[in-house]
Amino acid sequence: MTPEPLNLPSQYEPKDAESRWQTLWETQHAFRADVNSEAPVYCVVIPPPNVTGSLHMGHAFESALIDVLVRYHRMIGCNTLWLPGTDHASIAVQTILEKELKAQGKTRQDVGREKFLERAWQWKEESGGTIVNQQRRLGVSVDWSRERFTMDEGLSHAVLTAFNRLYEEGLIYRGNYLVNWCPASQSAVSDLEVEPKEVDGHLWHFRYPLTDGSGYLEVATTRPETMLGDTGVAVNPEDDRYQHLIGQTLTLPLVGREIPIIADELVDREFGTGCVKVTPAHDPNDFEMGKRHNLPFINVMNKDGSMNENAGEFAGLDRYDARKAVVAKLDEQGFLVKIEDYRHTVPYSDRGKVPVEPLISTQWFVKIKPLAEDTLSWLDDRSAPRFVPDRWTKVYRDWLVNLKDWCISRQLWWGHQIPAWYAVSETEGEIRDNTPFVVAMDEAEAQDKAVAQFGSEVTLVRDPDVLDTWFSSGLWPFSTMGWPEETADLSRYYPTTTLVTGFDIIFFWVARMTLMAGYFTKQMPFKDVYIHGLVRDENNKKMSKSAGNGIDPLLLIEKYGTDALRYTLIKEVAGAGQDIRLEYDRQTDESISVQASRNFANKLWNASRFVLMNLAGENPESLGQLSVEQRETLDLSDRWILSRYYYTVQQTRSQIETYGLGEAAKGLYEFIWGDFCDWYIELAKSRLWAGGEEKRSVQPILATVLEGILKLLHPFMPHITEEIWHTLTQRSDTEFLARQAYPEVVSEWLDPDLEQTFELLTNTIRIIRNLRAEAQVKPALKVNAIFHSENTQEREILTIGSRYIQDLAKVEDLTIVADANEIPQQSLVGVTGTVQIVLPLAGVVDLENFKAKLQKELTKLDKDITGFENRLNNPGFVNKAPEELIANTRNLLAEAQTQAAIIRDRLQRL
RNA sequence: GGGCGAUUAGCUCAGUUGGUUAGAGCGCCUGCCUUACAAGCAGGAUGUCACUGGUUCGAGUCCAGUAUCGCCCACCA
Repeated sequence: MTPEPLNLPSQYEPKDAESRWQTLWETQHAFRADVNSEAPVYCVVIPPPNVTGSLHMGHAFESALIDVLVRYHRMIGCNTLWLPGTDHASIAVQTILEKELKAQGKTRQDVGREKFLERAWQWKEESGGTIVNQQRRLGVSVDWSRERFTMDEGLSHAVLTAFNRLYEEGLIYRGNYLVNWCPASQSAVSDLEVEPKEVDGHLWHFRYPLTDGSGYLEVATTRPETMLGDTGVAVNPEDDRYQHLIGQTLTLPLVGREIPIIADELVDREFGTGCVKVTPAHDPNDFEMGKRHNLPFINVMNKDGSMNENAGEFAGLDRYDARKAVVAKLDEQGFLVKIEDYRHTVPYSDRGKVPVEPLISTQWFVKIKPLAEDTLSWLDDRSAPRFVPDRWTKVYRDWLVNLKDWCISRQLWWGHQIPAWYAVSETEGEIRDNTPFVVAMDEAEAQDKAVAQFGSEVTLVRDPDVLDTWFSSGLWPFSTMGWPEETADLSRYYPTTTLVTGFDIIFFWVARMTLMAGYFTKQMPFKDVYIHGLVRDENNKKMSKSAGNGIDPLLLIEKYGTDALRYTLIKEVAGAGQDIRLEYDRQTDESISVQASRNFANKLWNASRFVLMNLAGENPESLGQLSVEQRETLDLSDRWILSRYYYTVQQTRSQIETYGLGEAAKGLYEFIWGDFCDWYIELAKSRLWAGGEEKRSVQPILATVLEGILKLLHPFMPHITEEIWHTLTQRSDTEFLARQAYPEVVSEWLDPDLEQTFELLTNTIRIIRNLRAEAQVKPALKVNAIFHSENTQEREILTIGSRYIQDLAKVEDLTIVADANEIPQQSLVGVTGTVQIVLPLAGVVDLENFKAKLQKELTKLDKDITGFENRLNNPGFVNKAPEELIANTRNLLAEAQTQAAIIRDRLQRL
């Protein structure tokens, strides 16, 4: 039950209202998309949060942006679907679970794959619910009936299908290459999961002796332990110093291997000695050089980061212990030249937080080039997808151009297991690099395929590895809708309309989706990609877990309400895609900017309370629709607020359509607080107090505009608007503002001339208030005022608006004159337009002070006048500027001159 | 090394295709418990638009350069 208007508390309590509407929206299926609706489609798939995660400010921000777009489109009549779900986050989950096991002194191998996965699923059920329930508290208008998880049955089927098809068409291959190896998670990771970090390290210089004993070459390295795998030393082919040595050999210290001196363009002559040791199995550049020059690839490291048997006496040592030992030994044997301090970048594993080791291993890869070429042609030929803001197009494009093959296998258990079965019976029962395999949809199919190939005696073992999480995320826009089945949802809602995400995952996710979608669906998965910025903390720092400077959205929601937080985040968005900053006090957990939004919500609440108190039980419907025909019969202030209202409708719609969400939010704030509350409600009061016909004439306007405001604001502040709307319209709890039609522009109500006219009145009121404050007139005391203008039109406006002036400026007697002689000598004066506003109050004010103020005003006017005159006397301006501007400037000059004359005159008389 | 973004009031930021007198919120100062709201109302003060040139009748806005801060990408051992 919504409370009776008169019983509404004077402070809005978000907590109760928010959870009540969240529950009702969900239980009444307010956001369930109707696949049979023929209306134009608006569809967004949620960027699926990590099941391990809890809600952070980035989620709150992103969800708020999406929800505005989604709620808006639902209200303008689109067949709207916002599809929710979560991502299985293979490395993140696995890391957590292994930590848990480690605490019990166990490893995953101890418990076995089956038990491990059982625990993982159990954990997902517990933890996955957390973030989903936190999302609910944001008031997201998603269709929960369509919620998906990247590892649920349908999506897993999609992954299997995608893998099989890519494999069959030669776009997935298995091969032995140098990959980024994370020794912490003991898995390969993709290039994207590596982040370079600046560290203070050393540069070790070593001497490698020429085999013929004729001398040495000096090389430098940041990773001495890799020298055990050196199979060459490279110099630049143009380098005169070493040209004669190319083709000769060196004897690798400690190891005794004879290695060639090769020439390669990659070598920078200027750096160090111009000689580079080449370790093809442990460095990406060296890998390339090794291939170019047919050097041996000697892997000296195990998968846990320790040295292997190829490291000879160093075998078994951890890579960093081996580093020390190798240096010591080289020093001992006289090969160490020097050690320099050296600051350089080291690739770190994103998840494992340790340096990655480039390591040769057999992994699965997606051949990117054919996919990228297709996606690029979508971009270049059809500008699809469209990025907002546009500048991200270039970033996206550059990345597609420079893509390398994508390593998709991970040596983990939690995830989609790779659908490849090895005929281990062909290789003595184990999976080796050369073990033949079949790729299939399931074990039975694999068995059939294998038997056909290797005979009925074949023994199969499934590849233990799982796929990169982003492989399944890449299918998200269509796998969630039932692909590869041709479902009704897929044909109705795919491709989706807009993807909203942060720039940091353009590569991770956006590009992977366009690659996959282009291939599997022959379409781009979304029309627009709206890239938003980051939420920064009060010190303008990026919020991150490791820095511990996150601001908990739930804390702010508790304190100020979801609507206030959402509104704050959206209002901060400038243009599109700029980072936003959130004010926050860590001592008190208070945020000044969220508080300001809470105040705005409360303002709306009280304005509504005022309207409701004065509707005498009527509602917008019973009071009747306003028709354009009755416009001329309305009060000036009524026509003004309606013009302002429809202008706001027009502006808000167009700003949302162009992703100007921040501007739209701020525009509504100004209209609601400034125009509606500060002016219109104040003007309406005396008519309401008058009762009878006057009261009845203002009620429909109040009701109509308030309802319109609730609709306009609903996408931004869904809960409070839903709450007030029910009280205002007295509708049942099964109808929702969220499903009402968004206001449309009725251009007949727009009246710019009237708005300008009105400004003369509001300025007049302001000036009187100002003069009263100047004279320190008690607020309750009424004063008399005289208005002088030689302009007939201005006098007419003042006459029509005299009641407003009396009400809002506390004026008793009001006289409008055309003759300046009727103005008393000693009086306070202000000017707007060419109206002289006179308060005969000279006795009570400090005249010297007042004179100084007028003098200041005059000085400014004179400066303006000079500026206008200079402009108008400039032949360049008069000849080239648009006529309208020139005319306008003339008017301004005339007005400024009149105003100056009035003030000058007054100064003389005082 | 390449690319991108930012620089406007004490703070956080707006300022559309160049057009008059540069705005808002917060904070600050003054006065108000005015029958919607003190989470409020009314009024007020505050700017070498980072710097230097250029284009133009006219530049916060366009161009070139400089400086500072931030971000992304990159194979200098």
